[in-house]
Amino acid sequence: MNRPRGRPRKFDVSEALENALLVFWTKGFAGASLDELGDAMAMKRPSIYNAFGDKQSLYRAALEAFQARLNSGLGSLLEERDVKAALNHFFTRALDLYTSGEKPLGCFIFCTAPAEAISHPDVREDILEITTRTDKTLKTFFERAQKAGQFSLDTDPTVAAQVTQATLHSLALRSRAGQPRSTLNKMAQGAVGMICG
Amino acid sequence: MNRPRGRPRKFDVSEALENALLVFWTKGFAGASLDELGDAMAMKRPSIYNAFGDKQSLYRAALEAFQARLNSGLGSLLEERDVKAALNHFFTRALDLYTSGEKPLGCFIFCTAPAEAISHPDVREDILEITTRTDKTLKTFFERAQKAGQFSLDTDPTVAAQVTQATLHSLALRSRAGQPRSTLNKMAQGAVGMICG
DNA sequence: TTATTTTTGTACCATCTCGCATATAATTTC
DNA sequence: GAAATTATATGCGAGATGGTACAAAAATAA
Repeated sequence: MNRPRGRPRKFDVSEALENALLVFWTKGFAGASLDELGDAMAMKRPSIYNAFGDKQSLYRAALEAFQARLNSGLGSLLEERDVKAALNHFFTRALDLYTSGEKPLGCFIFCTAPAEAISHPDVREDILEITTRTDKTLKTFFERAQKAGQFSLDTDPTVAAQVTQATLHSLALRSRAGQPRSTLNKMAQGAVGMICG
Repeated sequence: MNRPRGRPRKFDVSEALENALLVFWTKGFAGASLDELGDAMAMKRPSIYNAFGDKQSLYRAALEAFQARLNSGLGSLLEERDVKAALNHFFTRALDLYTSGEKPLGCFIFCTAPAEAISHPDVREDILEITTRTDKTLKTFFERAQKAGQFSLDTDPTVAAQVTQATLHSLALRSRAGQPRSTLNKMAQGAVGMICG
């Protein structure tokens, strides 16, 4: 038989995780209670523990799910021809995510995880790893663009990558703070202009 | 008489606030309990309420105190002659604050307040106000530099200001994530180079 | 059917949460 | 010295907190 052995699950794992993510995204880790999470996931606490472990494990699983969404944008970025168009595309994708929903929530990772970074070293490591890997991916992107003659050799790819992610970090915070999308769009465009000279 | 009327306070207001700030800085708003705060401030809960109001008021007071520290760096920045030196000075000051203490805590404002921004609109407004004003201050700085012939007229001062603060935001997050000071220094230097062309 | 396995739901635990009501202490003003 | 004013300390209280023990339920395997 294909089906697992015991009583079948009443919930869809990725759907439940998505609902938990939304609660954490809104209230942060410490601000979200297991009851709220359980309501949103349509699961009782014991089921949550059985499926995801404790609160921190659930939060880290949500972090990973969100990161996957952001990374899908990064992936398509590397395929684009023009550097400016690629970066603009990337920031637009990110802003779509950051300002989706009626109230813009900003970036789940960069707006809620840092608060927990000191109390929960694993979460701090998660942030560090995500940031470091994003730097590397962007650096590779700029290096390739240089080899293809589409990006100035005068600019250090490492710096370009860091400033690109710095722009992302700022958009993350600014969108949660409530800056209008028009302002954020302009800022992204201006940053692209500065990075590409 | 110079002295106030009733029983004198046992604590120093700004010192108590400083100690509360340190707890919030480490644990965030939701992660810090009034008991922890009371212990750090050497005050019982009723005294805290009497002096600072409820937990949120205390947190916002801490936000303001931290902002004042950051702003003192911004003030001295405007007096500097060379633009690059001024920006480097500014980032160095910020990083000193972000990496002070044995464990670097990053930026109190940009690493802990965003998590609360949705649940507490007043905090969201605080972040928005701080960000907007910093943009304005930096913009004025670049405009003056342009008039003094120390900054390229080809660069939009608004964009320069936004990218400068974006760098600050990124340093705030990266330092809390645990990136080494050397990396942060290099990034700040690289960003200055990019902003000033 | 019966045994086995896994999920679910109820109920519970000990602890902590914020905020306040009340009583006491310390100081100034009269 | 007495009255007024302000701060501190004790301790309550109603509820929420994260986490778990246990029994009932729902499926498969034999």
